[in-house]
Parts: sequence; C-alpha cells; structure tokens
Amino acid sequence: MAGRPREFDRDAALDAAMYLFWRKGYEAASMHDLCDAMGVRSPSLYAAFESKEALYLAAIEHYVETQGEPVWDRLAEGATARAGIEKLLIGAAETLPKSRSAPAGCMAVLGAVSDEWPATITRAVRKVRLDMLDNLRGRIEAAVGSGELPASTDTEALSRFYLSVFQGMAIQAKDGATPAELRGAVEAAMAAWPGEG
Amino acid sequence: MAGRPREFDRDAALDAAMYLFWRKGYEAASMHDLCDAMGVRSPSLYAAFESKEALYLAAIEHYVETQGEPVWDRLAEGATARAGIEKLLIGAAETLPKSRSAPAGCMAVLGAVSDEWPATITRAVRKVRLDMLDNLRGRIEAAVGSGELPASTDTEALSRFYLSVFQGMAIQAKDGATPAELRGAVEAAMAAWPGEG
DNA sequence: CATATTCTGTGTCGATCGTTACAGAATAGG
DNA sequence: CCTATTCTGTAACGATCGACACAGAATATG
Repeated sequence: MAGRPREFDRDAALDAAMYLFWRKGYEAASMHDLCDAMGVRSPSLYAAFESKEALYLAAIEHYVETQGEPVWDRLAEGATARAGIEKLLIGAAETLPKSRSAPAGCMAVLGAVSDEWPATITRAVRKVRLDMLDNLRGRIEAAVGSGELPASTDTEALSRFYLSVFQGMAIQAKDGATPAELRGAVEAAMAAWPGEG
Repeated sequence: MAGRPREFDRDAALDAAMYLFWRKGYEAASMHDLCDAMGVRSPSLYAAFESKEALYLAAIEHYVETQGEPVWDRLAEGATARAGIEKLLIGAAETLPKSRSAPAGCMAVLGAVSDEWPATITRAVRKVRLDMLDNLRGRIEAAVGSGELPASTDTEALSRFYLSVFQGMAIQAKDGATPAELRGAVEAAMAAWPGEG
C-alpha cells in the first residue's frame, strides 16, 4: 500500500485512550484530553478510529481483552466451581483498587450506568456485564452437572449473587477500598456457598 | 419581604431535577433538559439554586431524604440484625428496578463513579455511600454487643460484604434485573450470615 | 523521478454547554 | 400612589464540545 506511514502506534494509542476512558468515563474524556493522552492530533485520531464513539467501543473491547480476561480466566481455574469463584473474587480484590498502573474500579462495571451515553456504547458495555453473569452461571451449572452442587440449586440466583458481589466490589474500590478490605468481603461472600457454614 | 413572588414550587422543581439527574447523571442532564423538566427558565433556576453544581447537591440530598431513607430505615427494623439486613435488601430488590414512578438503580450508588464530576459532588455522593457502610456496620456491631453474633465476628468484612451486595444489585437493576431476580440474589446472600448453612 | 496515496498539523466549523445582562412584570412597605 | 425589591422571559455571552477542510509532508509504486 502506498501513502505516508502512520507515525504513532495504533495499539499504544488505543491503550492510552482506554486508561483515560477508564478513569473519566465517556463524556468527561474530551477529544482534547484524548489527543493529549494518546499523543496524536485529532485528524489522525479520526482517521484511525472514525469517531469518539467508535474509539470508546474499541477501548472497551481492548479493556476486556487486556484487563478483564486475565481476571475472569481464574473462574475456570480450580478443581471446583467454588474454588474458581473464590479465585475470581480474590483476584478482583487485588486488581480493582487503584494501583500504580491502573485506575480504581472496573471500566465495564462502572461504565454507562447513567442514561444518555450513546446507545451503542450502553449496549456494548451492558453486554460485557451480562457476559459476566453468563460466565458465572455457566461455571455453576457445570458444578450442578458434576455433582458438586445439588440439582436443586438455584443457579440463576447464585450467579446473580456472586455477580453483585463483584460489581459492588468495583464501586467500593472506586471509593478507596483496599485489597485487604475487599478480601474480607470476599471471605464473607464465600460463606454463602451452598452447604457452607 | 418585598419583591415579586416566585411562580413555581421550589420543592416540586427540585424533585423534578432529582429524577432527571437520577436518570441521566450529572453531565448528561443539561441545563436545557433541567429547565424543561422543572418547568422553569434558567434565570429563575439560577436565582433559586445558584448553579448546576449546587442544584445537584440539593438534588442528591433530596434523594437521600425521600428515596434512600425509606429503604434504609428497614435496617433498624426486625428483632435481629440479620432480619434488619434482610428487610433492607428485600426492600432494595423491590425498589431498585425501574418502575412506573422511578428510574432504575440508585442515584447514590451509580453517581460520580467516574472521575471529573465536580469534586464537591464526588465528595458528597461518596459520603452517602460511606454512610451506607457505617449504617450496616453499626447494626452488625450492635448485634455483636447483644450476643446475636459471636465476638469473633469480622464486622468490617461482613458490613462490606452486604454493602457490595446492595451496590451490585443497583447495577443489575440498571441493566434490567427484575425484583424477583434480585430477591434470588438476596436469598443467596443471606446464606452467608455467620452460622447459617 | 513522477504520481498516487496516506498521514500530519493548523486552524476552524457549527452546535451546545453553563451562565448571565437586561428589561419588563409583579409584589411589599411607606 | 411611589419606590424598592424580587421574580420572569428574551436573548445572548464566552467557552468548550466533537468533527473536519485544507495544505504540506512522507511514503510505495511505476
């Protein structure tokens, strides 16, 4: 292909945009802020990502791949569903609080929770949250199939419950909760596992 | 006092502003939208509430008084802390989903979760969330004092856990969860009560 | 080298943002 | 009635928003 080569790294720029959207949300991250953070002038940005809306969609997808999946992969680990969920939540307790390398909270949990973000973004972010529920339910249903949990288990309720713990932890992390404080909540939550106590 | 009397009901206008902020958040609710919803022209609005920022602060306070407290008052009801928390969460399951009269979710839980809302608002909304934690911890510590819970109870962890359930439920309500679905999560959460199972 | 193509940088577009100046209307106190 | 005071409505302010026109610079292909 002919033409002047792009002078910036598209993936690095997308990564920078992700962090800014993560920290500020959609509306509060202006194109001016984004250009600064990405080290790119706006025409180059539009040429590479089409629009602010499309940039956010690319950023949330990038977030899921680079930030979300490493945490949610733990759900599949462990010999039992109980162990997998505990690993997931402990990992979240470690990851959600603000650190040197990452803002506090979860971009997918805390994004588009008010109306009037562009509808495509609301739809995309909500889908990520609903995928979380599906992942939990999948692991729990498998546990019922394998006999780890009784057939009478309300898998819908149990997965919704653990999802609410995860999502609530994201908000508390945004409010300054430490990993140790969140681990305490996880420990309390695991006591709700059927048959526990 | 002299002067032309105000032609609109300040409390009714504040109530309308509260619902709009509740639904849209801070930035997405423009002064234009607010004037429409409140039935007031902007100079009258500024004369009565000073600024958009001050209006939001008044609205969140109004929200806590009229929407939050009726739900959180249930925490004090019931013979035991366990019963109080269950009443609170069941009430939340009923209240948080979208209804004819109210938007989905909780204005305090879902507000100011991204940076760069005005700092005074972030501080005020976060304080409401931290008050939730204090309320839960207070009830739980009282239960330890009365012997309902063993002295070894990690009251901090237990209150953080139930707070995370409440806050997670607010997000799921925003994503369309029904009262019945949230009640299921509450039922699962109550199984984590110490000694349960 | 010549040309087509693609990126970069400057500057700016119209729209909308929160906010307010100003003039007219409506009251209370004298 | 007259005046001071406070509200209402029109209209507009400067600032910022997302997005883009345009010209110049840099490459691949022929």
